[in-house]
Amino acid sequence: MGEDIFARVYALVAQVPYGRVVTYGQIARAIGLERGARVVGWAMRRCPANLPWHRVVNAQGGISLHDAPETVPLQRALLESEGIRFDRSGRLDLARYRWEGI
DNA sequence: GGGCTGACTGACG
DNA sequence: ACGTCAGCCAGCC
Repeated sequence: MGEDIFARVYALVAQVPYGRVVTYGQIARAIGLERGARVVGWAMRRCPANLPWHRVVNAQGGISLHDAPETVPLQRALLESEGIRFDRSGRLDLARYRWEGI
């Protein structure tokens, strides 16, 4: 049952297109948890490797801290390889890259 | 059942 | 613009 939430999170993440991003809160709202952004973060800790996990960012357009330190630069590198640009403070422009398809 | 923990967020100072 | 704070809620003791 509780795994339904995880499954729904992963199903949404799987749909995010190349070169676009979504936020934790955005996913939470899409699965009916208006303020469940942290739960989405919890689910993303165990995100299956075959999903585009790097396309999930925080509400400020920044990359949130992960378990492994290397994961943050890796996520940024993956996004940059898809044409996404970061500003000096390490944030991307959500108005430009956010995917609204969920 | 009760308390703690986050890959969060919006509000404040 | 940056650091803090208090809510948030499923999962895990």
